[in-house]
Amino acid sequence: MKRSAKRPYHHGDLAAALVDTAVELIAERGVAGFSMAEASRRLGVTVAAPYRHFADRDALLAAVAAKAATDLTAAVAVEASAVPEPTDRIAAAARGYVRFASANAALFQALFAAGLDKRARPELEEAARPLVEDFFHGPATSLFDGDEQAGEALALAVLATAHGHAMLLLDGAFGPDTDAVGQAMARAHAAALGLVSGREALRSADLPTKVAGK
Amino acid sequence: MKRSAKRPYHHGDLAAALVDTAVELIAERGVAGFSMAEASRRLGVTVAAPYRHFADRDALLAAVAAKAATDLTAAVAVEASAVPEPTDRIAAAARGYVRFASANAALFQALFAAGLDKRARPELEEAARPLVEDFFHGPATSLFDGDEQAGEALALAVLATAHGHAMLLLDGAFGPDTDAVGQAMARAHAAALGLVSGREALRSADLPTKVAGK
DNA sequence: GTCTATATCCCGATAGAC
DNA sequence: GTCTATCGGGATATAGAC
Repeated sequence: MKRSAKRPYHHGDLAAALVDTAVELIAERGVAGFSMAEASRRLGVTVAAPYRHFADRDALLAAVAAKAATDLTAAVAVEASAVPEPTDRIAAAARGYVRFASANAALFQALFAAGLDKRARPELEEAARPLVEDFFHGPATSLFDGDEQAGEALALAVLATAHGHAMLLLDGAFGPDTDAVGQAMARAHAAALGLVSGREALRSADLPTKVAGK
Repeated sequence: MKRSAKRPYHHGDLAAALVDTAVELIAERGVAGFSMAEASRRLGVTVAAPYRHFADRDALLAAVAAKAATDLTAAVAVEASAVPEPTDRIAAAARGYVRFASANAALFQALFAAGLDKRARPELEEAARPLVEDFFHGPATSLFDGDEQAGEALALAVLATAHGHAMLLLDGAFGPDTDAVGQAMARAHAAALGLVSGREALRSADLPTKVAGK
């Protein structure tokens, strides 16, 4: 796995190369095991070079998280965009969400387990908006005949369910079986269908209203 | 849970004190910001002392995670054990799960965001077994008239849903509103009710059989 | 069981040359 | 935009005294 043999980056796109290498490192050692120094070493540049492109370690991690958000959106789109029927669409999105988390664990962890302050990085939420709108909120709202608030409740419920399955899968809660991934995807899919089927419980739920004080 | 005395630890229970201090540190700086050195400093012992009680940093973190598992179980019990009706019981458990995650974020993160290898620490799963059995698997199975496999599917779906809501809440996905906690709890509760209501979608789903709880 | 002392290592980040 | 050189800091973990 030597990369030092050739030097494709010295006069190339170091910023992008750093993001790629960060993903590699996170995959190998986890988010905590990632460091600017090690990434520099792998790319054959000195430890000072990355700071021309990223203000600090967190900035590079945020760039990785941003890539994760767009890649996740694209992956779910591949799985669900061809499915027009709302119930199947949102269920396919849930399954695709879990699939991406497993197939791109490093990216997923950069987005959700890097300890990044999302409130300070609204661009991440922005990057994930099409995902939420097109594959969760949209179908959910049409399942409620256009009721926006009920649709949002269902969308968030399915999203949280997919997220929970993804996190538990990465945590090993589905066991060491080789098909733990397939199992988690099937369970997330079925749970989404169940939520759709029982969606009336979400419509009437008295949730704290969206905005009270501003 | 007292730390009143000035120096209760020098000849007291350093192991337990280290766990408490680790929780404090994680609450203040996150899991990544926790170190044996800083914990030692706070307790007024030298950096060598903790190694008489924990083999390494990960061992101390695992002890914190174990406490988290038992505390989580106890907290859910407080919220759901008095509720006999299966549907309300499992929904109360989901809500209690989210409440605990918010009220004890440091413990929850030690359990789920510390990067501990769960497969290498089966005692954590063991500690959470009563939680899964009594408040998820039990009621879910009775909702399926004793069908164990269908019950497990519903239990895992509700558990994953609660987990997803908890993780998203800690990630700030429910916004900076002061009642984000109450909202997340209400949503998890409603989603659990929805899953119960639409549980037929889970019974028929062809899922691989074996599963590890939690 | 705790302390003193220390070995060893790695990291983030910067200044200034080229 | 990258390199050289480096500062300053903090971490894990161990050896041996008490």
